[in-house]
Amino acid sequence: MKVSIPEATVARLPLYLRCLSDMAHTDSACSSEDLAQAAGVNSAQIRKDLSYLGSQGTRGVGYNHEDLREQIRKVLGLTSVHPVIVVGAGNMGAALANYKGFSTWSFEIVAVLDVDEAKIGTRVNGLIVESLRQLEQIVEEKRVEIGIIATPPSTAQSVADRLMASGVRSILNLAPTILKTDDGVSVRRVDLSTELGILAFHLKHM
Amino acid sequence: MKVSIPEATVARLPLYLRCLSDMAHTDSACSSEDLAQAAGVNSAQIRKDLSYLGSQGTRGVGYNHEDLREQIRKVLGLTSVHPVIVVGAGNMGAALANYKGFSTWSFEIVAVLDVDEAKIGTRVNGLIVESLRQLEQIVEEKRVEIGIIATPPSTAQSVADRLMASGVRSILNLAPTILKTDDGVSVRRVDLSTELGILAFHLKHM
DNA sequence: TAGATTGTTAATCGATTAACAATC
DNA sequence: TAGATTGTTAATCGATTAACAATC
Repeated sequence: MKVSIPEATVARLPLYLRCLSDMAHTDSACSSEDLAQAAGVNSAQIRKDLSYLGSQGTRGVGYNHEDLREQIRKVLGLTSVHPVIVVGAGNMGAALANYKGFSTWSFEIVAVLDVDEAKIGTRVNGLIVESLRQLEQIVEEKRVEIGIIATPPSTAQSVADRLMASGVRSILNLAPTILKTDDGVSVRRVDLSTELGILAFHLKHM
Repeated sequence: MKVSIPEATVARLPLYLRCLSDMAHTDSACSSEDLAQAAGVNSAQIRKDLSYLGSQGTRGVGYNHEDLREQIRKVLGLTSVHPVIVVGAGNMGAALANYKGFSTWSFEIVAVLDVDEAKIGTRVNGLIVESLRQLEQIVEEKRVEIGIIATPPSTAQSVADRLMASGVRSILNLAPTILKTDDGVSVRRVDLSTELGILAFHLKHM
């Protein structure tokens, strides 16, 4: 690890990238204030965050739109394709497999797995659903880097264990469970009922 | 607003609630250390967070499992049912409508809307997909408190505007866009490609 | 009483932001 | 040069956690 970027900054970089794409029609120069507006954060925050990437801006002018996007992509590691496996071909799994956004961000879903015999063999967005039994084999053959867990909570941990044992170092957990994971494995948890819980709190207290 | 609970604490309360449910089989006493293990956070954090709820524990013993769950539910406002509307009946919208977890957390999906004539009238988890044109009427009739936006990014802002104009104060945005929202409206954004972007960074830098 | 665990303090850590010199 | 905007400092703010007295 050469540069050390604070976690909070890393979490905002994808947001900036998205905002820059939405602004693509504008001028090639983009000020920290422009980006701040679009992203809904403080402009000092933007400048500080971008300074971690090795400063790119031109005083009095702003940041070059294209260069900045490229720089963020590079730092996030979106310049090479990342093979992704989706475990669980339920509604959520299908939603993921059909989500066009991934490919433009250079994530490629290489397989969708399920335990359910009735689902195996059916097609989800051009991919044939394969048996969960094939997990290890597929991870190896396709050099899977990221595993998305979209199973019921009861099987999430065992899937995570198998992914980790196969060498997967990054997991996106959509099942409403807290996974026990090995050191060095990054996990992101997305739990819609947690989000709704937070909204419910605000309903009451605002 | 009587008590002021830090945002970071609020965001952890749903997690604690989930962990307590998973631990339901255990003793009625639950120490901050037990909960810390389950939730993957520091035990001092747990005690501090719980102290905001008005302290509940018994020194030397721990927290009463049931009382604690009830207390968290109350603070989050999960003691009454919250009517939720889902806009967008694509894969993501369908995944939401089918998600059983909501009801146990006292969120009730009262309608699923879409613009697509082909989808209107079809059934998603017992609910008939209705026309987006009905949004205002349904929000009023069903006293909708929370709107979930699961549309393509291009229509997300206009849906948000209409929800806010109809009096909806809480929005969960699943579309990959940054919404401009009025003061006093709480928005939670869930963006899977952002999550993957963060994971990609860790792949490179760990 | 002895052992355990809370509730709270105070120290630490990290993240945000106002302010401004540097400079295009 | 005058105007604009960066890059960075230093102040502020909020969140985390070790430590321990209180007390069951």
